[in-house]
Amino acid sequence: MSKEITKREQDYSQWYNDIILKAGLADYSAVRGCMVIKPYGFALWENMRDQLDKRFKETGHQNAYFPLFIPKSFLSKEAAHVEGFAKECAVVTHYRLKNDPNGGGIIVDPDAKLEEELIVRPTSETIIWNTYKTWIQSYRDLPLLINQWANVVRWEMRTRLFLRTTEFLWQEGHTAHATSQEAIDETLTILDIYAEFAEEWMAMPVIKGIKSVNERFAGAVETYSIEALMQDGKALQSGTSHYLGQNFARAFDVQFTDKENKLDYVWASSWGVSTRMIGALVMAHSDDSGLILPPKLAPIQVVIVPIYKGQEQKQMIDEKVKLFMDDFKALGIRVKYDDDDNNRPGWKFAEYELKGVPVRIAIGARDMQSNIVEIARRDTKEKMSVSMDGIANTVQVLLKDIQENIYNRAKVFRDNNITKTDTWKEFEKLLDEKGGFISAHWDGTAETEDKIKELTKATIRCIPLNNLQEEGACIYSGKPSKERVLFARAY
RNA sequence: CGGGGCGUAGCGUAGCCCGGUUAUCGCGCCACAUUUGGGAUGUGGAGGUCGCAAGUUCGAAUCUUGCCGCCCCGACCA
Repeated sequence: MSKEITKREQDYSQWYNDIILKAGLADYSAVRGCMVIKPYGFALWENMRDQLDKRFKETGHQNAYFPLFIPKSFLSKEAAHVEGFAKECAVVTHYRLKNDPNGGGIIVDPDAKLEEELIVRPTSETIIWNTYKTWIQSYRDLPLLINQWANVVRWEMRTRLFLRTTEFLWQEGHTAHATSQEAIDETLTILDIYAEFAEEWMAMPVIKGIKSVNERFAGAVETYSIEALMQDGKALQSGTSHYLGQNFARAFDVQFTDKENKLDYVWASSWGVSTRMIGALVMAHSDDSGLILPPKLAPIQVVIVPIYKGQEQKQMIDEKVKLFMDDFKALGIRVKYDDDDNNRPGWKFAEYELKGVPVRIAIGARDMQSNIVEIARRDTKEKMSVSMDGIANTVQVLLKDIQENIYNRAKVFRDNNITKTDTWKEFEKLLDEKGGFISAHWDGTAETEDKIKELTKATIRCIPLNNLQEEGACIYSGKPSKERVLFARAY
């Protein structure tokens, strides 16, 4: 990669970090690689969580909770799984501290060594499948559709706010089924929920697809993902849904008796999305003034800023706003009245732009006579004067429009950044100069994918579902190919 | 773990190359006043082991050595 690209990446990284810090989503923490999610960021996460949780429940899933610690031996029961995660596990070896007899504070008590080390879960397949063994005997126990909201730890070498932190919050679903087809259907049902959530709630267009073998989840038969495109032209895997076949059932000996009284291993899926989606949101929509949040997820959808001279005017405005607030709340709109006297209006305008609040209403003394307020929308920064009558309804329509607009904007950007190419030279050039997804033929081998990654840093993001079948030649090896796949540099 | 950059008040920084009074400036903070339609203004005030340690020197933010930490890039990865 050239210096310029490195520089561009660096600038983009700093822009990204800046927005997160200034918008008050998160902070760096005392623990390297970990992150403090601040109340505003967490409120955003809660909104995401609530919507996903609702959809999971609508599709028959239940929440449960499994331990944070996994006995080391569990991890090694599924060969591919342990290989995938072994390099990034935090390990608990002792259970006690004591005062250093040689002085100098507190030390790990060498006598308190655990007989078997505990792994801090990087994902919960193993502990959950160990449990499922005791829950499943008959086809009557199936399907088992469980989800858990939890934190996991993956000791990555390099971290990045929200996108890759040592500890992160996520949801992980783990299901067991009587047939292979049922498990595949489940995997795809969830993929659809993720895609629908990304597009309708996050206003972020995604491509559903199948992962290549190289990118497959450790222990899965097939991995599906939703892939989004960020504003710097890099792809972001925003959610994964895995068809596990009978891999974990075999590893943990989970068998059931079917209707014909035959014993078989159960079929499984697992799937998850994480706080990484907040990172996706930041990179998909923000501009130089800060965050732009989709109205459906914004913790604050509307902020009202009073403009006044003296307490008398303030009181008049307060009274009027009180009426507005009731109207907004009646429509289920999340509204905040910022009448904090410590900051001036201009300061507040800038602050809520940073925070990505979709709609801002400024109301001043002179508006009281004219019955008109100024509304500003965050996505276009456009301002308009509207009547106070039916303001809540006006804003409701506007919120909907903003939601659509930022989706469309992101979609136009995404679509303009999917480029087809059939020559290697152009492939390299596109990656360096334009970025985005590159639709190209691939011979289907892991060797070619590895080689392409080595040469360009681009990986196969996915083989899109319902992909058009067309004859072609592999961009790198020239060998025959039946379909195009999507390459990109990725987070 | 490799490459690059950096560490001076809560935040951002100047000074360092070329050692020398009381360490610069902006934001923020406190008090009062005037202000309030796009990050207010004035006056006064508080705030510092110059990342840590050792060394050189009459004298170190500045030079030397070691260590620690952070950010960016790479390997790893959701």
